[in-house]
Amino acid sequence: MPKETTTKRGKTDGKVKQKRAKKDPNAPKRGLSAYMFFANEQRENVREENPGISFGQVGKILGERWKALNDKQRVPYETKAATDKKRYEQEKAIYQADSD
DNA sequence: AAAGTGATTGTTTTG
DNA sequence: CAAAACAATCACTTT
Repeated sequence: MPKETTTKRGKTDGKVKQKRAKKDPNAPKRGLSAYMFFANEQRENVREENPGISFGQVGKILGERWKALNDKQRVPYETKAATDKKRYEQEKAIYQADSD
């Protein structure tokens, strides 16, 4: 099993995986994640409820809110994430086709 | 086949 | 413009 759960995902060391260069020809960047969609809506809300806070704060608060919701509440976000994933599926397919 | 690894995604705010 | 905290992901890779 890789690292326990969250916190410093990828990377076996601790080096922040700061956007690596693409190793593939077309590099079909995967799809977005539920958090991306959730943040898209909460970002406005969080910032409004926390006027005058720093970047790290809003970021953290956003994360707390995320899980603060019930799995059912994040459903719409997961749904979008799944939909976005499909988008990637297309790229991937093309990427494979082109690669070949 | 199973396990793991890496790469990626988007937001916020500030200098 | 880029960077960190925040979370998910999950397709591809390797054994």
